[in-house]
Amino acid sequence: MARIKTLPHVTRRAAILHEAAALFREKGYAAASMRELADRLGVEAPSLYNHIGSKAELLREICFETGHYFIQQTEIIESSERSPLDKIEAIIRFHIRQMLEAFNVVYVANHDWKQLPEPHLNDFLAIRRRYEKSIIQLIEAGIEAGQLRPIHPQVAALVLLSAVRGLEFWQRQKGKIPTTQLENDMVQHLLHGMIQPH
Amino acid sequence: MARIKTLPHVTRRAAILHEAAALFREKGYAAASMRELADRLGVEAPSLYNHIGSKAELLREICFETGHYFIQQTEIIESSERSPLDKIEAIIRFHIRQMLEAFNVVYVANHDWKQLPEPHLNDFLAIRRRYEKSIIQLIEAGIEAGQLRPIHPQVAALVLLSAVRGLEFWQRQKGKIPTTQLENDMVQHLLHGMIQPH
DNA sequence: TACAAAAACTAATAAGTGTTAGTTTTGATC
DNA sequence: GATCAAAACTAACACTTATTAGTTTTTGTA
Repeated sequence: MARIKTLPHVTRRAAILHEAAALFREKGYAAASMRELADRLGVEAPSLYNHIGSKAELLREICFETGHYFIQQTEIIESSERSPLDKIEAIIRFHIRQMLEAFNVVYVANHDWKQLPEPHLNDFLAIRRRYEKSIIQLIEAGIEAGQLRPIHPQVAALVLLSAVRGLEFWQRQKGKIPTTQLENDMVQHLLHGMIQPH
Repeated sequence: MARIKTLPHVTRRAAILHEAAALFREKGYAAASMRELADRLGVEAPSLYNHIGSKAELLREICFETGHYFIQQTEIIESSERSPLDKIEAIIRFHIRQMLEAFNVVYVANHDWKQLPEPHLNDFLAIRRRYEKSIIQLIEAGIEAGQLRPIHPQVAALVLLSAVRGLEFWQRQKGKIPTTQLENDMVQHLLHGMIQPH
């Protein structure tokens, strides 16, 4: 009858959420069972329900906490006094760091949002559309300011967001390249391309 | 007792695989049930087993058929007589077209390979690693030939592959932009970046 | 029209799912 | 050491899952 271990000032609920993010990331939300989650916390499955409402609640919390944080941080960047290009670069860098530092939750939010029950699914999609729209507007501003080539903003936004999201495959080689270099290389590629100018 | 409808010269097995790819793409492999798959084919679940071996077999076939096709096509491009840069561009274009034309299967292979039972999981990962490696080598060749800036090949490969994979989010706006323009814009961005030269 | 193969059906199984109810143990505070 | 809430436990439920067995229907061919 061991208790769920937590550090001081960390609620058991938070510990469950933390482990859930790791498990969902490894197996996928639908394929992960509450029994396995409990097992990894050294506890029986029903014990979890002293701290959480349901399995779906875990997913919901992971998705929305992540989504809101992304919205919040990009709004800070957007409202700063910098050129559109500088803002885009800042967002890319923020995105990359999140992908490396908050890997599990970002991965789950990106992968398993489809399993959200309504009306949360719709809410989540609204957040994501809003996020994408703000990036698109930033690109449009950059084009108008003459900083960016007149590319299709939606396509460019897709390339940016997808490329950084692809860092979910980076985990295995994490450490092979220093984080700052990885960040610089990606920014360089996404902004200047890979072709040698002449 | 309606039969599974197929076009002439299309086996029922192929029809099941086709619908399975669509269902798995919509719901995710783990969250999709054989009963629902059967339902969409106008049939009871056990009837499927006259044509297939198991649910896992469906996933396996989707993943490996897709994987092998990608390997095969890139090998054709690689062994052609063109510059490294031209080959990279050709691979990007192939990738984009596949993403749009074989959406369901590519999506499922990208998303649900984790659910493959061993030893197939390992086999699939081997295929993917081999694929990535060939792209990395192409980038290295492009750098050596002076066509590409001396960027980190692994990072560049990640950007390329992730960006095109991101087209899975393009489906909703499919049709808004002609396919060829989408292709050109993405290639332009990935090769030349988005910054206005001066 | 009869026959045989193909492909559907119904019924059932064993295993696994999230979750609830009720009970016991733990651990901090007096 | 007694008390009481927090948090664990066991047992069980109601469902859903993929799949098998055995049977009936359908379909194409002779």
